[in-house]
Amino acid sequence: MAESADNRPERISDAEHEVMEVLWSKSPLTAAEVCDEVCAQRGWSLATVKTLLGRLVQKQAIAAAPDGRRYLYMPLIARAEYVGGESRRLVERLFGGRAAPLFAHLAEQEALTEDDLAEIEVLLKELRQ
Amino acid sequence: MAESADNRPERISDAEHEVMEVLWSKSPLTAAEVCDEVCAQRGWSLATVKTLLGRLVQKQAIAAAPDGRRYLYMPLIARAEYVGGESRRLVERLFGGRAAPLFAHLAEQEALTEDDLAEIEVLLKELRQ
DNA sequence: CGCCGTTGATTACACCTGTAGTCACATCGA
DNA sequence: TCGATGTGACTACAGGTGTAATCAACGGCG
Repeated sequence: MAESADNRPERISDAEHEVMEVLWSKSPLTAAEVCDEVCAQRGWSLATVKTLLGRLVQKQAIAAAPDGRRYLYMPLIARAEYVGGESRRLVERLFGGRAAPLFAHLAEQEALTEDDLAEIEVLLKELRQ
Repeated sequence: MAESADNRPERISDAEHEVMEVLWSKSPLTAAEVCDEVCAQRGWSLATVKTLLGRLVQKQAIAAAPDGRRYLYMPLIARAEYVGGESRRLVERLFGGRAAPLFAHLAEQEALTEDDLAEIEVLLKELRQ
């Protein structure tokens, strides 16, 4: 049937992403448990979290497993996948797909700590070895 | 004077960003000239470009200087500023503000070309010297 | 057995975005 | 002078997003 690969997962909004982070850090969780994690910080109500969970289910970013009369939610896409996609999108949009200029930019903005530099140096060595 | 610093420039959408790129690459331009640059590629009509220009003016991302009976548009925010903001936002959202993990990610995704690596190596040396 | 709270579903609603049509007006060319 | 044309302003409208209220049903406590 027509279910041909929907390879590219649907776009996840900012607020939805917040919910994803919770589920990535721990899952499965109920709506109430997710709310425990974010409602205070973001000043959201439980209703808001439910809406976001519903939308994420629609977008097939998370799964809702029935557990008694409620659902347990858990991520369907890996964090690495999402993060990779977002990073690539940014590099694409702003730096013509080249990562070096991004790096240069972060460097200029002093967004790179000593630790970052050290870590990157190590990574570089590994990659060039 | 209530005009207390609106430090953070208003959010620029994807379509709007496209227009910004044109103006960053050359300005000032009229609406029609901007359209010449993007309408074909994006399949936009002139009307669309005008709307986007209007919204960008509202957001104070560009200025509209009267020139006879039309306007000449030019960026008010520097590309570097925008790019820096977006980059920082991403690093913030996805990597807890640390740039190294982003770099690691790009590396893993093989989003880094040999050239990128070489360039970054040079940048690194400069920063550590 | 009946009520209350919990839970997902449905609905709401304002604002943003993408995309464009329409309109009134100023001009330039004939 | 008069009409074609270029121009910005205003309007439009569907779909996404942020934020939430309301509703109906189920299940446990008294």
